[in-house]
Amino acid sequence: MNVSFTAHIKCSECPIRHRAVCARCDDDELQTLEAIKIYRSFEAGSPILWRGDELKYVASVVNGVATLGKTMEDGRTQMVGLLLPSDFIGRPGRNEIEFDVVAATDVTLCCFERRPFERLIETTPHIAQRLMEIALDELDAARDWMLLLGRKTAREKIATFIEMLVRRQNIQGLDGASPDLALPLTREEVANYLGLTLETVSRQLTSLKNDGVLTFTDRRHFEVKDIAALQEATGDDADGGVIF
Amino acid sequence: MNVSFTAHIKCSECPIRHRAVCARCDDDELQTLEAIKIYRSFEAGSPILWRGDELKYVASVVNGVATLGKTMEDGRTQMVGLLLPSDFIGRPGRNEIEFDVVAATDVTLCCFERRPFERLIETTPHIAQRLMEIALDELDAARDWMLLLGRKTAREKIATFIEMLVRRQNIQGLDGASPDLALPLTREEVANYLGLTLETVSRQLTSLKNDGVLTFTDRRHFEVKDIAALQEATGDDADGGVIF
DNA sequence: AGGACACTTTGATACAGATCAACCTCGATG
DNA sequence: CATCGAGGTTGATCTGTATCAAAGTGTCCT
Repeated sequence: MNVSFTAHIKCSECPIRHRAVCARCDDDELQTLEAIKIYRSFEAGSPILWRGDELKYVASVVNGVATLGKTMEDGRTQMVGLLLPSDFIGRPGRNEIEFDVVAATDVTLCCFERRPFERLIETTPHIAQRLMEIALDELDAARDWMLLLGRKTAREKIATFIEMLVRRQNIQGLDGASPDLALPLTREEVANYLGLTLETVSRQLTSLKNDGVLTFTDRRHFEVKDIAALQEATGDDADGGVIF
Repeated sequence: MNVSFTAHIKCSECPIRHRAVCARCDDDELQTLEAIKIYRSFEAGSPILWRGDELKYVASVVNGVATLGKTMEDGRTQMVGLLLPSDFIGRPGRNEIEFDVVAATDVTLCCFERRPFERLIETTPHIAQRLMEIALDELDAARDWMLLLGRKTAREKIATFIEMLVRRQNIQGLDGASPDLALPLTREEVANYLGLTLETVSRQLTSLKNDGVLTFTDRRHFEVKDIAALQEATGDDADGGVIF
């Protein structure tokens, strides 16, 4: 089965408590959220929402990785976002979703029915404020990605992508030296994210490997051997844009 | 002189009153805004904010067109947004701006000092709610643009851009048949927006002209002769994504 | 264990759009 | 009103990445 419901976890013990849409809520407000939330899990590869679907729920990613994409009539596709834990799915104030959301790995979501959630936005400023912050952060990220898509070379795209994975996975806990990182996407999905073909992705990864920047432990796991060289290859200036 | 201050206009008579960040505010709330706002004008071509500048003000575009762009070390640039009247500039909760903002035409802004504005966000839910809506709308637009940058051909990019101009300028007032539209950007700026070179932009515009889709009345003004063909050329499906 | 299938790599070739270069257009300026 | 310069067009050529094609790798299933 692709979708399943999952045991209720208390908000206060939730791993994304301090980064998700609920981050600013106090205990009372959490109680209210607690009452309308429900966990759902999706298997790797299964669709979560399809473009044009009615948007019954909005949700936070609790764990796993989902992709947000658009498809053209003739089948060309472009990924427009990578949803990692604490990222938000859905659009209060809109009935349909405009994107395809797919589970890239096994994913657990914390879902809220949209209507009650919209009412909460009206009555709970902490939620609107946090959602505003999240939206503004994603907007910045989307704009960085526009620079990547519009102007970067294939090698720069790959390097930027890897560098982003390093940064975001380091934040998720285990800091320090960054050995053995997970690549949560196939070559084809990476290509969709970067506006390339899967062959080009493969060639550029091989090239980074040959240049001693990366090593692969298996297809889905790699180590960065030379972070400075990786940074250099992104084309960004030293402390490139993203304030962390 | 490049920058000038402009006579105060009452919010209640402001042309963007119902679309800008103040859209949801009631009369009392407008009073508060009125007290901290100030109009500033910029000549076509002059910079409004430079990447890394301290973000003293946030602002709404009252009239004119500004561009939002990123520049790489080696000079490659990508425009990441086109700011038309009612669009919002700045990021509450951040000290520096990450982008270059430039006046493409003469521009008037309605500026609020950032600190007092941030306090207003805390105390005036209508502003946080509206800013959330604006951010989410821009996020959708940014994601549409990611599809364009990552996957569309040069012709599709140009057609999509023109179609967006038609749509947005029709909303700004004079509806009906859409004769004589303004092209607020140079070929080079269009190229920066679409991830192309100026030569390619020029060739594609010529090609659309030869195909009877457009005619130019002068370099900065054109008419769409065949909207259906334009739509077709965008590569989007009939009612492509953007609602209304 | 063997086969099938999904994913990946590698190679050969094609092409859209970049780059380099020359010329055109037109409004501003002395 | 001649000149100048920014912006625009058009042409020739080059190149990075797509496309087409084939073969390699690992994992799941029977």
